[in-house]
Amino acid sequence: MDNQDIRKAGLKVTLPRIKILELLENNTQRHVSAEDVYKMLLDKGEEIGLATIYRVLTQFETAGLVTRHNFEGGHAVFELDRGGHHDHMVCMVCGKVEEFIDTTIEKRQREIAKEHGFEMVDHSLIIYGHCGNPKCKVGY
Amino acid sequence: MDNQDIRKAGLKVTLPRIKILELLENNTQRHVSAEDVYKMLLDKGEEIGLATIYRVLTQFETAGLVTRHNFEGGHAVFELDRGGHHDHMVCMVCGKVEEFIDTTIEKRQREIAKEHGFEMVDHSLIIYGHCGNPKCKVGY
DNA sequence: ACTTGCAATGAAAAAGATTCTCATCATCAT
DNA sequence: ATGATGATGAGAATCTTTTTCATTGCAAGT
Repeated sequence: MDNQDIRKAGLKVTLPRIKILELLENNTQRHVSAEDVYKMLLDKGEEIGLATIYRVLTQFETAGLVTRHNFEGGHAVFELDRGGHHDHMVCMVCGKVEEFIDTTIEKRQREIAKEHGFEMVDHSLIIYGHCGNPKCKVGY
Repeated sequence: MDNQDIRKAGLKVTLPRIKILELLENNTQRHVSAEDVYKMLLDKGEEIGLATIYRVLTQFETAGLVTRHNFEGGHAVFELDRGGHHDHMVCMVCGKVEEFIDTTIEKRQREIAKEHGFEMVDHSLIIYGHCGNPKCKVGY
């Protein structure tokens, strides 16, 4: 039950929060900006303010329901936390995002942090490149 | 000669560009925002516009003289490209930035990209955590 | 079901970062 | 030296995100 997730986060179960969580769960593209969420909900006929989207997404992030990514482009994107951590691969042409996880890299990161006297809390690995689509290859 | 770097980038050698490059070379903190550069140059008595800072930093980035990072915090930071690529480790409390490079991770990244049909062009790896300073440990 | 406190909301304003416009000025090849 | 072209500064504009504040709605207790 999603509503329980909201309640567990110490937040009241309100319509905007339910709608935002539903959208994050059902939307085809997993990485969306606040603006994206706003427009999609408006398109669905919901009445909601952009400020609420930002507030709720930040609360969801604090609660660990959602992760915020600072990809290139001047705006943050949000993604529903489906249990497992993973890293990202972004196509610089079409913007396609692939997710991956690699134990070798994960392990090395912890080691490197320790070597530098750091205690790793989180990390962000983003590979930028050209995806398999021929239109995204160099030369076009 | 720095000015040659500017010229090689196809840019005219102007006072603002020289001053910005000098600052990036001599400043103690290697990661600075456009606003940082602006204030530092003003403090040094230089007359320069913020718009110019943004323009020049973007040009330097395009020319490969400078790298732009999208760390957390809503604004980009820039760093002089001193030849070698490297990744970052950021203290979530004091903001300290350490640099590192690890061949194991570098190699794996290329492999992973290929496995997903991507051709890697660039990447960004940022480890967030608590640095060695006792004040930055959990519990404070 | 009814009240009521406190959190949540929407709209608009504000703040912060970055880009754009445009008139003026400086660089550099000739 | 000089002229074409690119570069600059100031401010306006744009874009993203946060804040303010009056109003509304949830939820705990009756």
